[in-house]
Amino acid sequence: MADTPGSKRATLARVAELAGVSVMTASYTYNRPERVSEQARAKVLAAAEELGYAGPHPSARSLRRGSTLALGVVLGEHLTYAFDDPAAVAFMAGIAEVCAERGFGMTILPITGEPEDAERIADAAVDGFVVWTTADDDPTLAAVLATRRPAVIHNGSRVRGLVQVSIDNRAAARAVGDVAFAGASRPAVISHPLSRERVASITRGAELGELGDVGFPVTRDRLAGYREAAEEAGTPWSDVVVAVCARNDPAEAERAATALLTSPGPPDAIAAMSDQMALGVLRAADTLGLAVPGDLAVTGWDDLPAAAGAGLTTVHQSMREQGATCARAALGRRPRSSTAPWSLVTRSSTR
Amino acid sequence: MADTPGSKRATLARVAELAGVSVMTASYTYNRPERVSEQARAKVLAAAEELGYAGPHPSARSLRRGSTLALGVVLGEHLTYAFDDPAAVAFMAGIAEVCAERGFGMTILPITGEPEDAERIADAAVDGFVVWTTADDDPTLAAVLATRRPAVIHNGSRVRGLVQVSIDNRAAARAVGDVAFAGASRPAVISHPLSRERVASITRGAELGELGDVGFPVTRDRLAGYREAAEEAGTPWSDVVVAVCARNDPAEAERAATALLTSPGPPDAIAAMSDQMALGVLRAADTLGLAVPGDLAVTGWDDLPAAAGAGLTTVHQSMREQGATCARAALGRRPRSSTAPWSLVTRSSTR
DNA sequence: CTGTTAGCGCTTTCAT
DNA sequence: ATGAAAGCGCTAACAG
Repeated sequence: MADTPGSKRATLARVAELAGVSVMTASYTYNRPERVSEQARAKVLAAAEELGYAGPHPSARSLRRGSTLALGVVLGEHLTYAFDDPAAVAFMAGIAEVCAERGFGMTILPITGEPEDAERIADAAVDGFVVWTTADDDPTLAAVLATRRPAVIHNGSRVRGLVQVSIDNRAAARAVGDVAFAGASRPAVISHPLSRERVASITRGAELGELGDVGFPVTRDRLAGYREAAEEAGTPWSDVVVAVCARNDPAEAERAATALLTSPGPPDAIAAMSDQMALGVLRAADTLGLAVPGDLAVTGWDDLPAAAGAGLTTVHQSMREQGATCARAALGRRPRSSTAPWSLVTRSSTR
Repeated sequence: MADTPGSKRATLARVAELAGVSVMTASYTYNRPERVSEQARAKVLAAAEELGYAGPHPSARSLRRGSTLALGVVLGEHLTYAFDDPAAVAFMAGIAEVCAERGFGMTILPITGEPEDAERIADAAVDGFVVWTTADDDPTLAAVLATRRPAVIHNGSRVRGLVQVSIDNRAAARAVGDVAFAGASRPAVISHPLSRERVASITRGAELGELGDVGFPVTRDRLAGYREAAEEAGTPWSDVVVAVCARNDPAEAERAATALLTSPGPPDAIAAMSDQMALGVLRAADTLGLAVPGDLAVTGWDDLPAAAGAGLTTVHQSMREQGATCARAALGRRPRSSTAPWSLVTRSSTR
């Protein structure tokens, strides 16, 4: 049989030898069957069967062909979070769609936060990369760039000539912030992490200064937009309370919102950077018996299916479409940046 | 600069040449820095920089090394569905966890339903496969087997000596069915598809006969368990209404349930093969003004987070853990089948 | 239709 | 510490 302990892995050469044909005839049997006689074909197949030959070796093929037919996906510090976050999942679905269309595999790279991450990225058998939202100083980003393979970053920074796909986060934040903070006298923000350390905190705009220290470009841009909105509504940025959540998770946001709402001078409007977090805020308001939007206006971001059910005013964007756009760009010869569409969805959670 | 149009992709040989050292010194610079003098190292790195050399070619390395450090994941007929189904997402998260731990990439293979699927599986640069629930006659399964690489199938059939990971679906269906159908006189089932064609239909147990035609082993086993439960509760299987949904989706299940519940002699108990579908059933009952469990008992499967909120009696299982188990098995030398745990969670949707 | 030659880019011996 | 040879397994390019 095929897999007897002593036998090496079968190769095309051995198959050809056993079949009594040249290696090329054997190769053609697999790659261009039409160029091989029925006879030769049968002999090769029989030999393959006997040796337990499973077909051409993928890595050898890739080497020869010069491409791997796989797209790499880099998901930030914690691989598994990606599957827990609905927005990330939608994004990956978009990538998957394009990959399937083009017959590409989609290789999700293991990111653990350890230094080996960089090596693994360098050694990944992929033709290009899509990088999910990250901070400017993410070593992962540097590693991707160092491969010199086509790479597209989603929601990254505008600097450095990186190719990227993103919406205009500042403008969207300004728009949703205007609605969130309309008629409010104590606006607050629930924010994604400011840096890769992902520390949770409750601060005021004053401490965030010019936002230059905010490592995540998305977060920085959104804060800038909210800031404009708050100032437009009459509250100086320095007075705006900003609660930073370490994770994009309703439970954590609920705790943060509860803390804000039970403090002296509680907010009467909260703009959250995701629907996930906004849903947590709504839960907190409900528990505390606050009327939305009467006592508290709330906005989210993403327009997840759950947002409609909750009557949440939010920023609509299609993560799935953005994922697809990233994938298409990364699979192109010369990827180009692009700006994705968004829209404001006004529902019953705002005044 | 590096990427001038005329220049070929830099190789280690060219770097070595420019650095004035042998190829091996250049190679060691990347792989065993400790065996290279500081001097040589510097020259090599400088040459690499100048040529825009991005490091060793991954496919060439894989070829040499004999392994790809990536695990393949085959997700059934429609790649993108996988990201829409919470159970599938949890399963993938489990795989991702193990891959990250071991420094493996996770390559999701594009499955479109076309014949090329098989070629792509054969050509995937992965060391092993995990196959998500599928039918016995899925060509994809055959393709995976043909690679002779380690493969583990989740929720597959017990035949053919395939390595697989699964819970005891028959026993679990029997258990949840016993609760669902307790005190019911007209039990019904909402089922996953019976075959890869995924045709939706409403039939009775009578037409399903001995279940031998049911292509999906999971579905077959669960039907067998429900059947026992129905008979135990006093209804012959031939009278049990079985609504087959094409997709695992609340909306479709809601329509099916509405059809059943508005027909003459409507069911007074519905066992659904997933929480997703059970949630659709609950919605239908709510719309029709039926009391649960008074007028209608409902059970689901999976114990998704949403099941607890809905008070749904269901079968608890950890898809995440099962994904991890599959991955660990597939990355092992000699994968072995294993049976995963499950438990019955009784809530308020049953009598 | 079949075969020969020449690598794809790298790293494992085994010297020196 | 460095290098020469050999070959991982395959296929494009060109004969015949």
